[in-house]
Amino acid sequence: MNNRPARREATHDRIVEVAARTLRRQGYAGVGVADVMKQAGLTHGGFYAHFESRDALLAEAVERAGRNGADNIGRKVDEARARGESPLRALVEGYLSEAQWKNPELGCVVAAVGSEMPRQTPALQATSAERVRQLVSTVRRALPEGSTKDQAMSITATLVGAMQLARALGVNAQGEAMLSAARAALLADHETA
Amino acid sequence: MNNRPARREATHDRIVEVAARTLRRQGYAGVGVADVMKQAGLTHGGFYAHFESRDALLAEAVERAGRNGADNIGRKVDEARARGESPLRALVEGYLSEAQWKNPELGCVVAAVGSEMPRQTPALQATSAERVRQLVSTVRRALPEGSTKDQAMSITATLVGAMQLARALGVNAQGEAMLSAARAALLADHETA
DNA sequence: TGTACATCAGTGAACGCGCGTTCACTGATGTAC
DNA sequence: TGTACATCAGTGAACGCGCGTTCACTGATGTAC
Repeated sequence: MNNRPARREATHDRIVEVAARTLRRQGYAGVGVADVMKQAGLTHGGFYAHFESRDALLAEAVERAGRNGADNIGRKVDEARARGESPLRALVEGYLSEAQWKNPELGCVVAAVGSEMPRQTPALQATSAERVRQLVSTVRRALPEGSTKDQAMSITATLVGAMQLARALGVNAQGEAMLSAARAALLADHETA
Repeated sequence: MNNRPARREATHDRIVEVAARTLRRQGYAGVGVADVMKQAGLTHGGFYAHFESRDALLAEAVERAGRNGADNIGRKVDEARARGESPLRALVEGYLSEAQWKNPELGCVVAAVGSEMPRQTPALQATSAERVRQLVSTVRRALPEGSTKDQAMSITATLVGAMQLARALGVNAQGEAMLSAARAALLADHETA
């Protein structure tokens, strides 16, 4: 049996996964070919057997990071709904959690690199914009039926902005205050107890 | 009369101003010593007569960009208040305007480079965090008396997030929709007509 | 089942380029007398 | 008021380093017979 394609694919996958985490921790500019390959347990020379260029890796990394993050949140929302709990609360508390605040490499790629998106190559901009649309649609799925896309967009903006500002303020009381202020505002609006 | 100190200071100022615009258009990594000096009409060799390092320039640029942006918005808010109009409306419409959307180099530095702030050197992080606090306090000044700091923080998050997502979505109908959704949400909350 | 050959994922040295930084020098501007 | 000298903002060549990219090669894995 020929294992070569599978092994090759597994290696490719490992590189993309490393890049997807590095992207969220260090930004686009922080994703270096040699560094990513090393973290994946390889030497940098083999890189171009897997990707046409560094930009091609970045495109795959953005998509992977987006799926990782959205899956994560989407799952929490679905679980809450299944348990009869508020999906919006699950979204807000999941997205603005301490874990995501302190570990950007495991969180939402839009919050992690949002301000850098407009400065990438056109192809990367398109891939990145798609992640934004996908985040909005994940948020929308957590809202009560009949909610508008506009509501989903403004809630998404608050989530992304709050996480970013909390990180910019630092892992301290100020960042914490930003997170809890945003949580309170988002949950107060839609509370119809 | 000795004009040398004044001339020197004017040059320094010009370099910082160029850097403050470049920072907002291209991000931290986009601010290159040679490029900034060239835009300021100088050669790169003289740079270190003005700044100890590239990082020192970045620190001044963040501060300058922050003041430029905040002054801009703060002035609009004050003018609206003086005319008896809603300061909050002036804030929201000023911050989320088409002009700021399309010209990041003239807008808010927090929206322009927010996601890169946590990745800078400690000194730059501190300077950047200060800009966030200052933005929150500018927002707070636009709110009705008795408003809490938490309200100011969540509104700031929405403003920053919406501008960033609008830019990430592109200068097109999608970006426009993001801006107007956020405008509507922010103004609806506080409308007590 | 065993042997010779072909394939190809991964290696590691080398390259070229951009960029931050350094430094000896220049020439215009101000000072001393 | 004019001349010689000192100062210093700005010049431009050169450096070292990091990083994306290339390429000849290796050695393990699979195929043919």
